[in-house]
Amino acid sequence: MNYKRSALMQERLRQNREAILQAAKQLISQGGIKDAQIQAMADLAGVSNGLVYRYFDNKNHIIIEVLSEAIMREIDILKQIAGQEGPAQDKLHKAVRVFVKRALNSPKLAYSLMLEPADAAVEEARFKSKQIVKEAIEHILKEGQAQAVFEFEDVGVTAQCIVGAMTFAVIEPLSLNPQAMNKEVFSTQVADFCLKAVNQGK
Amino acid sequence: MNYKRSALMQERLRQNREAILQAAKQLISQGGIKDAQIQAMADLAGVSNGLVYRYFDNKNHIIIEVLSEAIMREIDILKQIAGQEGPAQDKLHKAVRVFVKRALNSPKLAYSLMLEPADAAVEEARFKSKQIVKEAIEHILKEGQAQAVFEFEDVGVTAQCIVGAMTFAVIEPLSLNPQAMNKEVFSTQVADFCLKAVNQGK
Amino acid sequence: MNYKRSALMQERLRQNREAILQAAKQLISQGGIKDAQIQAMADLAGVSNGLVYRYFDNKNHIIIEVLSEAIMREIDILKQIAGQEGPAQDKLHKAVRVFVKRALNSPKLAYSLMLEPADAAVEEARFKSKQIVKEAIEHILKEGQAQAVFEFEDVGVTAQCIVGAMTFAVIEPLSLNPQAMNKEVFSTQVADFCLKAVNQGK
Amino acid sequence: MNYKRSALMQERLRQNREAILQAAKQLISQGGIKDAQIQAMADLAGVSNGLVYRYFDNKNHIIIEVLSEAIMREIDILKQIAGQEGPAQDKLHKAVRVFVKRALNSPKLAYSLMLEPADAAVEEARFKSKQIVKEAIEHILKEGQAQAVFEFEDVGVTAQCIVGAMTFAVIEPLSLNPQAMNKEVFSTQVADFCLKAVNQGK
DNA sequence: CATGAATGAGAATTCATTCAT
DNA sequence: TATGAATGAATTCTCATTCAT
Repeated sequence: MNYKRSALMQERLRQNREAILQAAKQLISQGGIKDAQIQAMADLAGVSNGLVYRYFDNKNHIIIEVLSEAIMREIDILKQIAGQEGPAQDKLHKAVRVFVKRALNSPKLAYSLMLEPADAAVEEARFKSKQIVKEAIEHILKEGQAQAVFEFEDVGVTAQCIVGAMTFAVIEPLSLNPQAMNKEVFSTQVADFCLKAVNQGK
Repeated sequence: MNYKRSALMQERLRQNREAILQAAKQLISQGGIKDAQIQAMADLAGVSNGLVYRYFDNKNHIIIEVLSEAIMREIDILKQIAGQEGPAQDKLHKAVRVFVKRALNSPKLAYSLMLEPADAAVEEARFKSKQIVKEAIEHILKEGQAQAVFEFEDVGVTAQCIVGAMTFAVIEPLSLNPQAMNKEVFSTQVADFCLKAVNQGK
Repeated sequence: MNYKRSALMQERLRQNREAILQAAKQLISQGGIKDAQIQAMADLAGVSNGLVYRYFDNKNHIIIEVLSEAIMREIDILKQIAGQEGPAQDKLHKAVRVFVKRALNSPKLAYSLMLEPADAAVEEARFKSKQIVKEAIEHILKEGQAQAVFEFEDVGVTAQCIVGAMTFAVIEPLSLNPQAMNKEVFSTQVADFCLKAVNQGK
Repeated sequence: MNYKRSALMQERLRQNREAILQAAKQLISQGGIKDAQIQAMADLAGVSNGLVYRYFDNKNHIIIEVLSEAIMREIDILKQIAGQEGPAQDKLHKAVRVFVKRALNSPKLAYSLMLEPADAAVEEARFKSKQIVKEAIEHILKEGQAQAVFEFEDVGVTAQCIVGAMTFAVIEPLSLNPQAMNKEVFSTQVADFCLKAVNQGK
């Protein structure tokens, strides 16, 4: 009997935790990290602010978990693309295209993910995530290099430039009217740019 | 006699104003806009907090002036490069290389310049600056296109990718040990990347 | 069980809110609106300054609530007197007398109520209250005019003079020793003055 | 030679002092005591803020002097009216009428003169002035009483009511559109009110 | 005497975090 | 576990007053 309540309890706990994270994610997506305040999260999650501290040590931990989770999904997708069969060119193009297109759907989150300043603890956690993104790109680049379809100097720098181009391409339109842009076309153009930058000149 | 005191005073005023701006710049360079607080500026400049308000209407004005001044110097350099004689390829390469190399000297400032969120007033001032950077790149791109040495789809998107690559290249190493990197080599590689991305395939 | 805690809590909340309002009222009564500062209110109410903002959006709202509540009680009394049976003369006399006598008990509050300058938001709220006081007097005046027991030129100007006399009569002794005055006699004399000023000369 | 410079100097001092007072008066007339700030006064007077402290110990002293001077002029006028030949009724009517009409020309100053809260020092000084106004009215009242044309209970209370009516009549329209009012008619009506309140019923 | 730069004590408001219930 | 009331440090900006020149 007790174990049953415990199981229910645990489920409830899990739900609360999840709700808080969802709330934080939504707030970040809408207004950036600065708008992800404890009270707002709690309200949105339908719990008290005090309860938040049962599930997380402090605000940073929430932010970190939200950002990590979000970036992990993108990393999974990138890795999946990188792991597919086919020529490296196609993979790189697709990787960039998909990343940009997806990011354009919640650019503020993308911004927070990649760039919004936060204190040291958040920064450190984020760094690792970004490294993994970069590594996924590096993986494709090396493959292309081995297949002699890519040509570049330093794989790290090149990957960084690509990540920069694809990130910045998403961030910048924040200031502009996002509706005015054809996401399909835009993301393809960014991918074209990146691909050309590493393609083997025949 | 009065003119003399006035001259000394004016010099002192100029120094105070400059000291406050320098303090703000230093704080931004170290910790970003969020660390540029009035009291901290005043302390660093060796003046009282109240005095800051004799020289600037409010905090935003200080931030804006620091960022504007910093970005203006970069813009001047970019424009000067864009206006030089010579092939567009050389210009683009040099523009990216110089921008990256310079930015690597105070990457946090570069970050604040290009990306750190701030309130509306600051954001607006910054937006214009970023547009000018982009336009300088666009100018070179169009020139190269006219000379049939560059090849790309959309000049706006392409410029944005280049700015993204060169900005991100600077930002990212923030987390790493900046000393560990050969700035000359690094900036050249970023420039190579960008150039290759737009070069006319023969 | 939960409802019990909730009930206790609600009572506590009500007490806090009330304590803050009381503190504000006391501070206004002693030193006017200018002395009703958040920290002072909080100290007097025995809470932290931050807590004040859980109960009120901002300082103005507190001031407005204190003044509104105070004036509303007076207005109610005036209206009740105005609505009673009997000759207009008696009503006017009683209205003035009661208002003055009551106000003499906390003249500084009366002053803040009627005259102390405050920012626009407070002023607006107060303006309406004062209008209502004037209207209550006007109502009695018109009634007396209809009954041909009052005689005056302009009902608005006359009401204003009466409100002026009864307000000023309260304000002015502020500087004097309030104990030295027989409130009963004083308020009656003020009422006599006002009544005589509008009575129909037979 | 020295005495000559001294004379010039003294004249200059006098002018500065006067200019500061004038500036303070203007600022009070426009925005009340709260807008009479040292820097604003100095600017308007064409002197430095530091110089203000050569002529006055502190801000209060300036305010006090401005208000005293302003009220003194009104007192002089009231006294002059009170000292004229003729029936007391005419004097009282004229006193009230003139006071109100004059005050309507700079109601904000009148308000500051009579009612705007200020700290203790200002308050005390103002109290005396107001007493004198009241005494001037009292003087007329007593005269009328002696001539058996006035009839009232307590001369002090009555004078206070009259001063209240005539002050409040000026203050209140502050909130309304002052242009919309015929000053001549209005001030006459207020005077009529006051006169009727003390006139001997035949 | 004159200047105006410099000081610094407030005052309102916000928000992460704690704690009594 | 859950609540949400309570705390208080931090931050921007103002303005009377002082002081070096």
